[in-house]
Amino acid sequence: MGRLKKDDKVIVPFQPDRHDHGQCISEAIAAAETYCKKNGLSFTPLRRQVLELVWSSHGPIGAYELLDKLRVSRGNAEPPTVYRALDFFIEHGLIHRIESLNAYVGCGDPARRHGGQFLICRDCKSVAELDDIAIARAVIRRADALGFEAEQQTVEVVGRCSACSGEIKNG
Amino acid sequence: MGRLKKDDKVIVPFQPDRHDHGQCISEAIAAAETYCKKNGLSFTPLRRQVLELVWSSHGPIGAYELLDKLRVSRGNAEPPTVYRALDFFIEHGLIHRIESLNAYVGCGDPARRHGGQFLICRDCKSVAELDDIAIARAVIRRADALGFEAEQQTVEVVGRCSACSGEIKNG
DNA sequence: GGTTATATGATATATTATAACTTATAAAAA
DNA sequence: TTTTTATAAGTTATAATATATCATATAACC
Ligand SMILES: [Zn+2]
Ligand SMILES: [Zn+2]
Ligand SMILES: [Zn+2]
Ligand SMILES: [Zn+2]
Repeated sequence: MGRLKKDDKVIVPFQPDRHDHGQCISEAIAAAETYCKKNGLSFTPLRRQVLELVWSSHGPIGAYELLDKLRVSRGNAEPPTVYRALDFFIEHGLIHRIESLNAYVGCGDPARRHGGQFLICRDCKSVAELDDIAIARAVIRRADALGFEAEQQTVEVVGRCSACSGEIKNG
Repeated sequence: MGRLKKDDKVIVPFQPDRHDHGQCISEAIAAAETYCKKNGLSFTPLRRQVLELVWSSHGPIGAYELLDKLRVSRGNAEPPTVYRALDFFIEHGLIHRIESLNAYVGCGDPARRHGGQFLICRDCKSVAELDDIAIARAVIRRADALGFEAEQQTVEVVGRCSACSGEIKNG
């Protein structure tokens, strides 16, 4: 394994086993609320609820799975309800869409605008969000060399997380 | 604009305006046929036809658009026909799927296994495939630092190509 | 030739996402 | 404080993308 350098952040790590996830959610919601207030965005009860549901899974969640959960309290919810909330949050950087999974995750660092960088474990399906400046810069540098103005970049890496590759090695 | 270095390749460039596209297609098909022969894969007439249709668009094409084209000569074709062919080629690196577009493009360099790296112009919808080792290495280095075995990486960059950003600048 | 594996045909259905119109609520203007 | 305007949410319908399953054909192998 290589070494981590400063400037390299893991926004949402693998294996969120023993953290206080209730607190984790409420912090994320509070951060989102603050962010919306600062930016004049309306953080409605519906949006709050959708964001809570996204965070409560603490991993990628599909729109229709989200819809099912939403219906527990809002029996009448329909697809546009959830898609609108998702679009709103994606537009403002509070949720990322993982293209290769058709799924959504809460962003752990919405204040700092960035493209999504994800490590997706093909075995345990866990997902880690990165915010690796070296990767982002390599992309921008290359685009720039071609006269391409990069506005939004997405990096999705499929492989095996340390826990899952360890299991085989050890097992 | 930055400078290109050796090792940096643009596999499929923007603006394939004045190239002999008939030849471009037939070269790609010939390369695919050779590749399949070498690797004991059966390059059936149906698969050939699907690959030709993918290349003939010289850009990303959707599965159902492909199906429509296929039906010109195979009136009975159904979705699984085209998805199977696409899956076959994707599995063997001859076609890439662009996740953010739900679309497919022929790979310009199947012999060298690589993840897809795409610059997608939001205005003219053209797509350039890169094979930038610096980007790929930055991804692998970071994954490695986290004990993540990267197996497949996808990079999709949305922005504006030089032609489209030039149009605005020039008026 | 008989067996096995692979590929394709054909039908049905699952999954993901959006269009379009209506009603409710909030913000701004008069 | 009414009126107006903009934004958000409810509702119905449908579009777009992808897969499951079973039947048939073709190719590879023995
Ligand atoms: Zn948590
Ligand atoms: Zn993020
Ligand atoms: Zn794992
Ligand atoms: Zn390629």
